[in-house]
Amino acid sequence: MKNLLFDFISKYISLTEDEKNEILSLDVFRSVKKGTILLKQGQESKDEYFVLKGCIRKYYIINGEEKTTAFFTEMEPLTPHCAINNAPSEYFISCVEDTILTVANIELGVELFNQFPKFQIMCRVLSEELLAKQQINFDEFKTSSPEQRYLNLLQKRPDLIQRVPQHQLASYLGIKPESLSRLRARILEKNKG
Amino acid sequence: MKNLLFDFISKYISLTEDEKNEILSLDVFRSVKKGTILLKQGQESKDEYFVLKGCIRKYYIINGEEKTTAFFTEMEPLTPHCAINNAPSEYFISCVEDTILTVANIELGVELFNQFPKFQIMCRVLSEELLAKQQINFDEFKTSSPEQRYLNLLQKRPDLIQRVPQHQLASYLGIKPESLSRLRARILEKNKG
DNA sequence: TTCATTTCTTAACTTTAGTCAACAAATTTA
DNA sequence: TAAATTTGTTGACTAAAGTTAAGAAATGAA
Repeated sequence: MKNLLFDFISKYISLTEDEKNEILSLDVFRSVKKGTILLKQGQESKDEYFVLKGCIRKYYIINGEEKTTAFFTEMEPLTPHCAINNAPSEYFISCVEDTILTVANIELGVELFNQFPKFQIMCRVLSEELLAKQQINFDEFKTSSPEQRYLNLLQKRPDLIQRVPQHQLASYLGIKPESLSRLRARILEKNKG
Repeated sequence: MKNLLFDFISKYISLTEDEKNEILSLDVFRSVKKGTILLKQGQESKDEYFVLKGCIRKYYIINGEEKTTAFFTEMEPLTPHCAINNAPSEYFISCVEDTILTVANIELGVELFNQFPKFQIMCRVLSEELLAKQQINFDEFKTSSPEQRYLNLLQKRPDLIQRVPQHQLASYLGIKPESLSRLRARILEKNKG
């Protein structure tokens, strides 16, 4: 697990052994069971997550209905909104599978920045990248139909379709579970006829 | 215009006079006429923008149709995807109104980081904030209907509805211009009956 | 294994968005 | 100002998503 983390970091900055040890001393690795809720709506938390293995999901409960809006899998970081704006969380985060992740307090991060300025660089570059990626994703979502979005997902993250329940995928695609079911039947029909 | 920029920056870091002068020496202020295209699809550019006054819009041309996916108004920064990933731009950026903005080369930014590490801090905090905001926006988009999205926009950015042509707003809301027109008529009807 | 629960599909029906076309209104520009 | 272009509305029709309900299939727990 250490290596997964350090390989990821090495894409942005190079670390000395001392720096690696410093990170390890923070004891950030966590192993969590499928179904575990990491963050609840209304809760205040300063924790940031980085998925090493497994899958976590972000969801809202709106009028009693679960609305899943994001999944985070291997090598994806997640800084919840509430950790940044000091307000109660608008959403839940839970584990879709047994998951190994790092959990780090955001304030701890600030200390690290003071001690090792290169972490600051990594975090800047990383969030700029994530922001740009996120914008492209959003653009694709806006400019395509539910069916196109599903086909697109099939291309880009075929693993997700396997590992995640369909009714959760539905709201991720911005539609109802029944619609996703029909849309899939429609596609199969097309590929047959 | 200087003051608008420095007021914005002061929300993140405090600048000495020397630092302010350093920024001014970069000569980043631009005044652009309505309709000007700042970035074209296919073009490679390292420029980042920050809108001081006016409005710029990001759009794709897909099957000959313009698809507007974002607007940037007063005090909003935009780093195009192409400036980060060294690839030709997927989209256009043009001015919806006569606009005053700063244009800065992303490589120039890196130099500034070396000279004044606090800029690095500002950029990290800023992109983390933007990313979190963007995610919330995306979540709202996914979990609501076109009508709700329009009403939501009416609440949150009533100015946009005034200053931007409706057919551009339509794709921003993920629908066709005719649908936006009907949806608006529907809402008016409801508020009457 | 059996029962309970969760997840997925299907059907009938309603509502809304997409498409195409015509035209009205507003804006630009010659 | 007049003509041309852009922008917005409306109508008729098609296609797809939302809603409600029933039941089948898969999964998890006792």
